[in-house]
Amino acid sequence: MAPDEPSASRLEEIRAGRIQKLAKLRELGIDPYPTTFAGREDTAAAREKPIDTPVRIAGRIVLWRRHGGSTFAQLRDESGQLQIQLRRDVVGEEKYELIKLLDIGDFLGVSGKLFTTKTGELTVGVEEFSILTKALRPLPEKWHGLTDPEIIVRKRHLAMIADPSVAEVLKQRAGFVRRMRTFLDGEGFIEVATPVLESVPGGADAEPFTTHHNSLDTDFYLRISLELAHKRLIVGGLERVYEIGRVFRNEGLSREHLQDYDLLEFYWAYADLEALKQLVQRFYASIIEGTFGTLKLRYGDDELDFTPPWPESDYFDLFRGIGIDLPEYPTAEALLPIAQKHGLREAAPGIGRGRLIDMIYKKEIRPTLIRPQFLVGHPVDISPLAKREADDPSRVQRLQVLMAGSEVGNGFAELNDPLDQRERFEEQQRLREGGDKEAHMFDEEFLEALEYGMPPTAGFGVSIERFFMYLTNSPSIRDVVAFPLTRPLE
RNA sequence: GGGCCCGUAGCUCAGCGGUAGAGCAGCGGACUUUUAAUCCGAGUGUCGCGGGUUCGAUCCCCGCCGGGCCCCCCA
Repeated sequence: MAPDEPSASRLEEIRAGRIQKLAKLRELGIDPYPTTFAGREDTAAAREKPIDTPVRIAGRIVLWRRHGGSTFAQLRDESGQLQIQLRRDVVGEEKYELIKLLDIGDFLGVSGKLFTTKTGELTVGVEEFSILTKALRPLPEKWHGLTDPEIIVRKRHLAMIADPSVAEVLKQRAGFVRRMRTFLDGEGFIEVATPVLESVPGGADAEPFTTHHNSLDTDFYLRISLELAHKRLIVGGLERVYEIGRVFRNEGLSREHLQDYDLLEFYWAYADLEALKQLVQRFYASIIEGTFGTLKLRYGDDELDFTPPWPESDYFDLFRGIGIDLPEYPTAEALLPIAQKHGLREAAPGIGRGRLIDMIYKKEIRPTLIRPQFLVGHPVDISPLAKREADDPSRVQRLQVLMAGSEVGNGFAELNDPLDQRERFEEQQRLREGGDKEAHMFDEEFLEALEYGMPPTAGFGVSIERFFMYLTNSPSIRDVVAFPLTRPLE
């Protein structure tokens, strides 16, 4: 850059300097972006070898310490990092001068023998080295790293470099999901794939996203759950199915809500709620212990012990515990003043009884359910797809898994009475017409399928990110997602 | 949508009416076992954006943009 030009930003100067180094490397006949570094081992493997053993490692330079004729650096790869030492008297004057063309952030491949410095750090005494990739931008500061939450989310690659634990959570998640599959496969479930684009999104209380298909010139919704498609597969004769699939809900952002997330759902023919309870406890024990090595975890100040059998809370009992006997309020009109008394500003005439119950539950009851437990015996009003209890048609055969005041699992005996299901849809339809955007849409195709007969079936679903956030003691659900949604810049 | 807070160098942060500072990184130099290496030297900015008040605004006021936390809500 000409000296008389107005000064560019600091970043531009640094970048320009690195591009110059790049050009010098090329002048010297060195390719700054070679295709490979054959025969390398990872730094974790190299660490296991005895002193004096030749090793060959590659990684990103994350720290330099230059002392004249001797230079120390830390090379980081996915497995960890290892110190290297470059010495003028070992690599030769000419090659030693090349380090002036290297920067923190560049990738380097080295070979040499392991030794221990006098302060005890295992180090590769480099005999040969070559640049593997030149970086043009400077890395975040070595001591504090990145703290700006916006940059951490928007530039996740940078956050991962500045703090390798960001990547650790993503790797741990991979193991967690793999164990889900392993467990369900072992129980005889088969993994299925169902459509993301739907004409009628169903299976959950949520507002959908819309999109458009050009050649059909038709609007579609992005799915909000996997449920109805899976039940149609059960109608079709499959008896144990599961899917880990992305769903999309057009709702707010918060520390425990995303707009798109992975839902696990499974459906199990000829199983009842009791069988489902047993399976869910074994399933959770398997994936939690397999991933974290223990069933006793901590979220914030809360102790979470997933050792079966879990305690059970009854939905109606919990309401009695806060002085509300639900059967005494059989209609929305009767319940509305109670909801308003509990400070629910959203509670207004026209809102259905189920929604009011759910609002009171979420405000007053759910936050108190800390230790892992089942919540059972939900009112039918909030469970339009679940089978009624045989001896009390106002309640359904349902279970939710609760912990730390949050829902981390939901299952029920699936409603397979097509006429009852039709009435439930009609009720949901009325609620939608009354302005409840989250009420279920009427799905005639699903009803038709049910009319061919669905065997008794238990189903279960859990939001992987939500669950994993709590298991990893992450303050925000965004911490367990690689690239959470952000508002576009400009 | 409501309340509170934040936005200054590539990064981490000071400064808060008189036209901007430190550490790290970068640049030049010394140094052949360092550990946030050390030492010497020079440089580094649309102080988020736009208005207003003022002789003068990074600082005070208003608006906007982006972000965070809390409340509300969907898992």
